[in-house]
Amino acid sequence: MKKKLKDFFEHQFEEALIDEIIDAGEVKFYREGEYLLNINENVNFFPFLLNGVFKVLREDKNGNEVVMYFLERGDTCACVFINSLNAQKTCIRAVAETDSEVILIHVNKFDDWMVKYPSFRNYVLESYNLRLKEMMEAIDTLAFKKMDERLLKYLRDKVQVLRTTSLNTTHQDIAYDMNTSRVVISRLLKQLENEGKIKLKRNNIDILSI
DNA sequence: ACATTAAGTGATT
DNA sequence: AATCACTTAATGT
Repeated sequence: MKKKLKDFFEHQFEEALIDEIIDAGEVKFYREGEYLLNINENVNFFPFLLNGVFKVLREDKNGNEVVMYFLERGDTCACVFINSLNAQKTCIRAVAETDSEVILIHVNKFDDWMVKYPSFRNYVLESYNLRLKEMMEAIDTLAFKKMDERLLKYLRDKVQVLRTTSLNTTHQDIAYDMNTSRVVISRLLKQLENEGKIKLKRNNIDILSI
């Protein structure tokens, strides 16, 4: 396990920091569908994603949800930094999209590492940068794009993070993720199939070229 | 064989 | 683009 973690962090952090991470971190497995973070939860840790995929979404008071972006191997959840530092509650939910492995680190290490390790500072800032970018993309998509373009982005993102062109999902699940109705998704998917871009089966979508 | 769940479709707003 | 109402298809028991 230690070896595995060392290999994982090798090119990212200093030797000393890696040792501290291994020492202070708790490795945890999440089954598909389990929550890494939920809305209105207090968090006192921050996560490193060792492998797997999480989807990060927002939800309104009626339970309508919208997926904002996906987290992959090597990512962390930037939202948590703010939340965990001022002991605020989370404003997002992170759901395991596949079985995943995460290393959790208590926030009391955060200040210390920010000062001690340039690579850590760098990592945190880059994470923010990346998330901010994805956030803006999400806003653009929601505000300016029509449903057909939103669906294409969703499918492309999924193919990218899951590293497969065969998506095991239902039209209803996609509709939930995009906060629209199943009928709309079914029709748009049918259209894509007619254009020869995807192949539809029950509980599965093959992405041919999108 | 029957029930349940997923997907397809016309019509209406 | 959403909703309704209904049909058809696939899958589980």
